[in-house]
Amino acid sequence: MAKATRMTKQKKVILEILQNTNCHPSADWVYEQAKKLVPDISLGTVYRNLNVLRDSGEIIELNYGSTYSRYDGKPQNHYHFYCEKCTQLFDVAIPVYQGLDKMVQDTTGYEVKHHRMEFYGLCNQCRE
Amino acid sequence: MAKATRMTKQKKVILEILQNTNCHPSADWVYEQAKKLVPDISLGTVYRNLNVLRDSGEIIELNYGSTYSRYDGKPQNHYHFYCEKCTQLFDVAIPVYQGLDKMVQDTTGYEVKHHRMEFYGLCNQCRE
DNA sequence: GGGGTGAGAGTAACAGTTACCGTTAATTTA
DNA sequence: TAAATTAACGGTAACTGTTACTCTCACCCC
Repeated sequence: MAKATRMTKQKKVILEILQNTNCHPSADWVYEQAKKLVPDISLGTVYRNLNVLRDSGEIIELNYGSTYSRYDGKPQNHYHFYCEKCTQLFDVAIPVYQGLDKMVQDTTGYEVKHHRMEFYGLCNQCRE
Repeated sequence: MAKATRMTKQKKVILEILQNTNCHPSADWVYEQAKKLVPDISLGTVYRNLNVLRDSGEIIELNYGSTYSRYDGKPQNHYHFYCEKCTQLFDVAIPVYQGLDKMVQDTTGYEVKHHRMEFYGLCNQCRE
């Protein structure tokens, strides 16, 4: 049987913060926001719950583009754009190429479960 | 004028190690290999040169899929497959989708310079 | 209410990476 | 080719993001 997991106040707050933001925040940013709602929350708790939520598929961890992980409250696969100047992450509104996994599986013989794609360049504000 | 940059024995060794391997090693693995050729090389020197070579476009830094960076001596863009069991990285021999950057640029308005794609799943050895 | 236990707070430890500083050696100039 | 210049070196300490530890708390079922 699956391990029991409780929905604590802290975990709920962390999940809601991620679901209600369009940015792709770091653990530290989540911690700062969570402190406003649960003043004595611990940074360790934030990290623990981010990992728990990631393992249960409720959020996505984005660990590329910089030295720290960012988190995304939308668990559906989608692509991202990383601005090389301001280091912000943006969602890219193009459809996920569903057939790609099977194509790579047929080419390589590996069992392909999913893929990720990121685009790099300059965002609108940083273009000039 | 561009800053002068020297081709030292250490830098040369690091670049050759990366160009002559098919794996996608960590800085530490490169360090171990380099020590065989330059016994008193320092880990700091390995990191410094990996960053220099990455900045000059001679190698690629792959900073996703685990807690440490891996390096790839082939600077041409290509896709990678990450085995979620044995944590090895493999090259994927499908052509890079060149038109994608332009398509995303037209969709988003961002200036797209390049993209990366990684596939996740199980490699041949880990499938059974 | 009492016993069991998953999760919390607080903090120490850890890993990968970077920065510092005195020294060495690659390159330039003569 | 020898001297001068200075980027890069080796060795090490520090830094950063993350995880682990320990003790305590709060929830749940009877």
